Amino acid sequence: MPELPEVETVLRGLKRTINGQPLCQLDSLYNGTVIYDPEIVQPLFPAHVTEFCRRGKYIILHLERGNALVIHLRMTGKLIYTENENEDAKHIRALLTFTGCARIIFNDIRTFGKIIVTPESRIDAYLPELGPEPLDRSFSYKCLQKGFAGKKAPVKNALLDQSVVAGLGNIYVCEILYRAGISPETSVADLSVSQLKDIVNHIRQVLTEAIAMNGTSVSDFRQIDDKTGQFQNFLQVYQKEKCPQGHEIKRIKQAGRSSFYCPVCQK
DNA sequence: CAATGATCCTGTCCGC
DNA sequence: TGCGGACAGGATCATT
Repeated sequence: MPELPEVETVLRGLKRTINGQPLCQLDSLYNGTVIYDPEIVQPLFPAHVTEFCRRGKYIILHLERGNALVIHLRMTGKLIYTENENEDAKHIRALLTFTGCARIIFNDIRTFGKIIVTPESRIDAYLPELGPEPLDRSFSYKCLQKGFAGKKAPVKNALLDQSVVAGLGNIYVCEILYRAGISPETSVADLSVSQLKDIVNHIRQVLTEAIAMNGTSVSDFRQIDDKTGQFQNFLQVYQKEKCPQGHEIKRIKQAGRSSFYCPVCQK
């Protein structure tokens, strides 16, 4: 499930792979995957990618003449570079063709992923309310204080809320809370300032380490070259039986999602 | 307004 | 062997 580190990995792969070639075609192979804003600047193609950006879990590719692609992989979306057709043709939802025949396949088993073509001026209309970028220098415990204000939800659920902080998903929140020694069931109303600071530090650490490892592949995630990431080898609680201290990991449901935590290490 | 639940969708896994 | 059901979960929408 692509979260911030996986999206960042894909973005870097795209930049490296596209390497200055203009986008000359975008094909939709599944109804609803590609969405066109009515006010696109014409002509759309061919267009160089002028900027490669990420906001939370969204990839934003700025195109010449003021258009942009807003891409969300959701759960099973993959962007894979290929020079030949074949591979897993069953789940190809869209094709991005660059000159020189380089193709990026948008493969998405569960079809929740989207590619939105829009004028840059209207990008915000396609993004939900997103909190701060956790890897920005300005991200601090004060951001969490602000995001948690007036809430009583369990810290696990609150950190999954993209309007509080952008880019975290189920796997990394479990890992962050383990490292911070905080139970996922703790109400955000009960967190001390020092706990908020711990959470912030561990968010930074975990995301930075995961990006360095090219993301986590627990099921579908792949890099642009179809290779897995490596951070799954460093998970401490997610889908684990025992924590690094040897204690039994507990699995509970919170807001419909599995939380993995160590009842001994996390209070 | 906060919080929860259903929804979208398909592949995988488990029990019978 | 196959079938039904639970599960995976990011984001949105509807409901409490």
